[in-house]
Amino acid sequence: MPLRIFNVLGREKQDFEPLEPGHVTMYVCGPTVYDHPHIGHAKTYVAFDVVTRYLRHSGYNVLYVQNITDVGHLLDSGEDRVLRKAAQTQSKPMQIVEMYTKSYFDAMDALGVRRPDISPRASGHVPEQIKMIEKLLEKDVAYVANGSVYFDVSKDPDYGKLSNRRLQEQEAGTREAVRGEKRNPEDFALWKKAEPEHILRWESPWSEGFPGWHIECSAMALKYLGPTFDIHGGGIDNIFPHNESEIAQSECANDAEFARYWMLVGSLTVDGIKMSKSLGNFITIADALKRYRPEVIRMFMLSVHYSSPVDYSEEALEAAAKGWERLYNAVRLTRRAANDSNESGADANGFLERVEQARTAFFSAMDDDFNTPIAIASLQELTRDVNSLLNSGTPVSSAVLTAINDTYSQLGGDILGIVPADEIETGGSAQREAALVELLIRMRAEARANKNYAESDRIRNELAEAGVILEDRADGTVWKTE
RNA sequence: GGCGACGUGGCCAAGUGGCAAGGCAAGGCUCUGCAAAAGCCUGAUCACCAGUUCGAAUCUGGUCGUCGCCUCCA
Repeated sequence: MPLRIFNVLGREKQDFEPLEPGHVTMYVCGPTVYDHPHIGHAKTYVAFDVVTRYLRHSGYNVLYVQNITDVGHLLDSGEDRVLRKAAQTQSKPMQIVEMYTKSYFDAMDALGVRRPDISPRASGHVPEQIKMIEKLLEKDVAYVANGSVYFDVSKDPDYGKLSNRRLQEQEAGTREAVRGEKRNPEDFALWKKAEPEHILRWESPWSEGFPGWHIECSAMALKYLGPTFDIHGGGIDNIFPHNESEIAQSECANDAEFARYWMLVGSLTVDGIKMSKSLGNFITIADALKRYRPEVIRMFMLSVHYSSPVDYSEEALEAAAKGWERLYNAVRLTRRAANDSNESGADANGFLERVEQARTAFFSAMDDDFNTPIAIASLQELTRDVNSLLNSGTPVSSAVLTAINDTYSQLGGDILGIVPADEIETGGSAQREAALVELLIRMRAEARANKNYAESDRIRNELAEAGVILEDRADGTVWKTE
């Protein structure tokens, strides 16, 4: 079954056929680095992390570009976001950029989001942007006004095709100061002449100034992926005007189709309302990671289809954590059994077929527009049967245990990033800890054998207070840390 | 006002014509010295109304409600 993707451009699910067989070129709008990344960023970039992981797992050679916006992204007051932060903190704009770029990558690394292949910065690609603006002027779809350059949307009959907006229907929501310069209220800036106090500025044929927000993505996508590429991703909130304008600029400048498949991620709300600083419900990724494991945060975000909105709340995260623990408990039991098992021989339980069934369900879910909720459900159903198998007391061959573990590690780990790698802790302190816990377990076993339950319960309780959980199983006592 | 999404068991959430996945929570049970973990069982006719159809949560029209975007936002 081929991979199918819901293409926002045209609003239909389509078979995915990359331009070049076996290769996928993908561009995702990255963050503007003027503050710490929040859990809304996490939802978008976890989604595309899974997309790239799955594409690669499916055999595609993926080139993934995600920009860093460090210039030109203005507030509605007309101030540059980065410059305002710099002024507030009395630092250089590029200090701000460095600091929050690092914060962004730190957060993504912590969430297990793999780095894009190329992370170009807007400020490092001003010449490319100027060149593209010149092309648009040559083609007469842009015009110069008072040192600034605007895209003339009335020259582009396709303008609105992604977001389904008709120009006549748009209200003029433009800032007063620039309204007079524009031919149409909907025209957007390609280049802005810098006010004297604006210190992020570059020479251009039109004025000393800075590029508009939309042109960076067009210019960098062209530079690294060519005029036409396969997948363009981002958050749904940027569909207009940002994504729409990217299409207009690129297709007019390059005389070629821009992105062939548009994948836009649903927004995240907190307790039912949109996150914002003023409402005090702004949750950074670092905040969330203080409370929940990265795998839990990922599982929470992947338990809803990427295109749907999701609401972040304490209860929802707790529920995700519980669900994740059940899954991971089974993974741990499997790995422990696999390490201990010396059962060779055939698949006496007929379980290999069950594992294969889960894999098939998982892959067909992922092939259907990356349906992670169903993919996760396939792992949870497998988990129920794995638990039954491991608790049944019947011997399980190491071939079966290996197949189960491989499935968890590959589907849950490599693709979804919700199952930690099977790492044997080799650090000295970890080994000492293990030895001490094992000693206490043996002491407790003795007490239990002597029916000294007061003593055995005391050991268990005190270990629990220290964060070590004991569970008695038919074949012995196992332990885990909280 | 325009564009778009959505309304499925207590909560979250899959499901675009043919007996309503999965998770969390709840109750009962099994296993266990107890606990934990785990498993089993119990529960929805899919906002409402009217159509199309042999048959609809799924298609059409309408009503009510929620949300996003239209101005900065992943």
